[in-house]
Amino acid sequence: MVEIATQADAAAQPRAPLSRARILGTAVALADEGGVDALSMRKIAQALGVVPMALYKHVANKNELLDGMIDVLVGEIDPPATDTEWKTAIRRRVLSARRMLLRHPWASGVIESRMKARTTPTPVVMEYLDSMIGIFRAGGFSIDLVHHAMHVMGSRLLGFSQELFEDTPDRAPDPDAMPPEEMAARYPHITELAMAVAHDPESVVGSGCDDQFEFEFALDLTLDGLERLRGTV
Amino acid sequence: MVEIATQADAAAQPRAPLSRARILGTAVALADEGGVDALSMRKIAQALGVVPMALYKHVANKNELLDGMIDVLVGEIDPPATDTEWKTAIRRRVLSARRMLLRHPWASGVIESRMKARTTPTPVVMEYLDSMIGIFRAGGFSIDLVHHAMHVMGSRLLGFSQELFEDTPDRAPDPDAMPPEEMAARYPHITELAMAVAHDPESVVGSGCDDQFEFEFALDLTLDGLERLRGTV
DNA sequence: AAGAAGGGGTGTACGGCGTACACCTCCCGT
DNA sequence: ACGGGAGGTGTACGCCGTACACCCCTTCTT
Repeated sequence: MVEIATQADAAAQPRAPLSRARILGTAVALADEGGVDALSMRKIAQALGVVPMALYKHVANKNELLDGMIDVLVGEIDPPATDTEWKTAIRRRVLSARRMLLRHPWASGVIESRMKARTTPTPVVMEYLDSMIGIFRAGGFSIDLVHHAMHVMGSRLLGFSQELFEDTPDRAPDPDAMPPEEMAARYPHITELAMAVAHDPESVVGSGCDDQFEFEFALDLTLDGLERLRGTV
Repeated sequence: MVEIATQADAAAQPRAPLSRARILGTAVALADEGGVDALSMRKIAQALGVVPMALYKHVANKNELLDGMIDVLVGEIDPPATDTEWKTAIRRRVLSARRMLLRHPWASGVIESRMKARTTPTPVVMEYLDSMIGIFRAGGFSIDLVHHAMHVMGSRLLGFSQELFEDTPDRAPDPDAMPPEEMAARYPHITELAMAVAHDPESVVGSGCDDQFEFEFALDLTLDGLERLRGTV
C-alpha cells in the first residue's frame, strides 16, 4: 500500500521535501498496485500529500515521468557479470530483466510505448543496451552478428516476450464464456494443445504451463542458434 | 484523410446508416492517421457525422471497440496456404501479419494491451491462433513442441517484435541531442554497432538497417532451431 | 541589515475525455 | 391504428493533463 499523507502527518512534521526520486518511487509503487491506466498525476500527488501541480516542478510532464519510471525499473536489473563467458552473462542479465518485469507487470507496455514515442532512449536505457552489446563483443561476436543478435533478442532483450496466454489468475471469469464442447469444435488445435498442457503430470496447478520453462526454452533456442552462427558471419 | 461529414452532406442525403462495421472502419482509418492516442469516441463520431453517444448503440464501450478494431486487422492477414510444407506456410503467414502491422503501426500496442486485459481473445483472434497451431501439427510437430513453438514465436506470432530502434523518420529531431563524440565516449558499443551498420555499403539510405532483413533473419533463426528439434521432443 | 532573486508548493481554470441517463422519433408487426 | 423497440440526440458528471498567476521562504548580494 502506498501511504496516503493525512492532514495529521502534515501538521506533525513539515513533510519530507518533494524530489524527482520520491515522485518516481511513489509512481512506480502506485502503478504496481493499480496498473498504469489508474496512474494519474492527481493520484501521485495525493499519495505524496501534495497538490498535483507541485509535481511539475520536478518532472516536465506525464510522459517524462513515465520515462523516469522506466529508468527506475532498468536500474533494478542486475549489472552484467564479468567473470563468465558471454552466454551465461547474457542469460543471467536477461533473466534478471525478466524478474523485474514480473515484479512490475505494467512495465513492458510502458517501455514499448515510450520507446516508440522517443527519438532516443533515456541515458539509463542506452547504458543498458550498450553493456548488452559489450557482452556479445567480448564473447567474440562480429559486429554484424551482434547487430542481428540484438534484433533477434528483440522483445526478449528487455526480458519479456508478451506471452499470449499469460497466467494472470486474478481476473474476473468471463460471464459469457464458451462451453468446452463448443470450444473444442471451433478451435480444435487450441483445445488439443490446452489438453496436452493441462494433463502434463508435472504441472497440475495454475495454467498448467510453466512460463519460466517456456521463457528459458525460447531463450536457449535463440542463444543456441546464435552460437552456431558465431564465427561464420 | 477520413472524410468529416459536413452539414451540407447531412442535408443532401439522409446519411448512410451507422453500423458496427462502419464504426470500426472509421476508427481504424482515424488511428492510421493520428495514432491510437488521438483516437476518441468523440472524434470517431464526428468523422461519421453523428453524436458521440450514437456509437454506444453499436459498440459496448471503447475497449470493446478496440477489440473490434483488432478483429478487423487480423482479418487483413492472409489465410494459411494449404499446398506447402509447414515452414513456408508459417513463414508466409507471419510475414503477412507483419505487413499488416507495418500498415497499422499502432496495432501492436493495442493488441498487446487488449490481450493482457481480456480473459479470452476474441473469436477472430482465436481462429487465427488455432489455424497457426494447425499448420505446425500438420507439419508433424508433437503437441508439446507446438506448445513450445507458440511461446518461442511469441511476439513474432502476430508478426511483430517491437524493434528497439524502429525506423520512424518523421519524428521531430531531438532539440538537445548529444554530440557524436560524447555519444561515442558514453556508449562505445552502441556507437561501434551504429557505425558498422551505417557504413554497410548495401544500405546507405534510411537508418542503414534493413528492418525486413533483420526480421526474416530472426524468424529463420527461430524456425531453423525449431526444425532441428522436430521429432526429438 | 535590506532587499532582490528564484526555487518550490498552491489555487484556479480550461478543454478534452468516456459514458450514464433520459429523451425523442421513426419504422415495423400486429 | 397503435404499441414497442431500435437507433440517434442532448445534457451532465467526474475524471484527466496541464497552463498560468500567485505566494512564501530561503539564500545570496550589496
